[in-house]
Amino acid sequence: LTKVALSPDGIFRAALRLVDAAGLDALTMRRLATELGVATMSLYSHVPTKDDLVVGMVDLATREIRLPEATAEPWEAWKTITREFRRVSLLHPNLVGLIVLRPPRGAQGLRTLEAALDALRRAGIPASRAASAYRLAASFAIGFVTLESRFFRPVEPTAAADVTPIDPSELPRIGEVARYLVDWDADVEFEAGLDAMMGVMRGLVDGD
Amino acid sequence: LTKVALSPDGIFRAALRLVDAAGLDALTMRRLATELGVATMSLYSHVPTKDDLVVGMVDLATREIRLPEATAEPWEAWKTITREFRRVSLLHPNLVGLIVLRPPRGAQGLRTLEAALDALRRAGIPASRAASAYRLAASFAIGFVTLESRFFRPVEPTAAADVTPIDPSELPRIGEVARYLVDWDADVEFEAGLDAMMGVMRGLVDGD
DNA sequence: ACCTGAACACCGTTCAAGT
DNA sequence: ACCTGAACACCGTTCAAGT
Repeated sequence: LTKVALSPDGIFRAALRLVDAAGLDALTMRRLATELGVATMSLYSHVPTKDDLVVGMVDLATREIRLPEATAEPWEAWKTITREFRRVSLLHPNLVGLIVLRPPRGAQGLRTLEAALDALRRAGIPASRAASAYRLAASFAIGFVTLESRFFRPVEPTAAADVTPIDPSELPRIGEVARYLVDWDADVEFEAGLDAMMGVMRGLVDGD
Repeated sequence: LTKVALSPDGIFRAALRLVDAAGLDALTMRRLATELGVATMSLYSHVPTKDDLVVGMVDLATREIRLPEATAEPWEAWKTITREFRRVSLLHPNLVGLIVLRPPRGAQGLRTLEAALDALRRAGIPASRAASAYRLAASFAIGFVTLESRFFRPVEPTAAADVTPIDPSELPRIGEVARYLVDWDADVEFEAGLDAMMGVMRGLVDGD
């Protein structure tokens, strides 16, 4: 239906649109080809396999991350990178699983890692501890986005497998905080988390 | 080949074994049935759909999480829960994506959430802030395990899609800390992360 | 109630043929 | 070089038939 000249990037873009609209399961070579108004096998002139298609699609999505100037104040630079990671991830909630599980091996992933390490190093964290600091901060960012993305995806029907439902009276703590589990401000908590992680990482600066 | 009386739990167990050994993609109704020495359709006498099979398999895996006594010292209880989450997740690296992306709606998931909230509440965090504290700590745990699980899964071949390889000289920071990115002690960093999160959460206690 | 084989509507991908 | 339809080896699942 879109009917433009085929190209890897155009195919990745269409795949991304399809996954955003209908979920990862909806991405099939046949359906994507139909969406593009071409024969299924035409896609293989531009993309070697479906796995490569998925990788290319994820790369396209993450390429939207905008990195800060190399001269930006270090902690603010690190925050910007982390905010951008969250922003772009949540533009494509159905891709979050793929994004967080894949090591950053593409060009954009490496550049993002480089920028994050540069910020931490410029902030005064020695090389011997920068990787640890990065992993701590990245753990928070990845986990937060993963948690948050659950709210952006449809609730699956409860499995028939879980046959022994639990009595709510056995879950008093959940009852006590239920409203705070459902209603919460993700933006505020993410910023609070950024500040908390920064506080921890500041303890790793220099001659500590 | 195993050939025991079929049951939902037996099927979940076999599915888990298959996924651990050969990856998520290897889990097909046909292959699982072959593994169990029965006809494909026999599985459907015990499991309504493949999606339910996957949910049941994940539940079986997470049911191995051992929760602390309700009387344990609160911060230690919270650490125990988080350590158990990590331990059990990494027993099944191929399931990590499913575990972290699925909200805890099964009985075991709810009991784990209850135990974590109970620990934080007993540690003195008021109900109005316990959910936020939980999400902060859970973000760290989920993100850390996600990061770590990357090291347990096979490296996919680099996509042909990523055609513009990057010049290593553009990545001086990565070069600088490369050995610390490759060689690191996950146990030590996880414990350090637990302590860091505990420090942050202590700031949320009571009349703050 | 549990198990089975055939069949149906899908997949990704190979191949030979076209332009 | 790019596109195509037929075909192959798979999927999950429905159905009718067995015990």
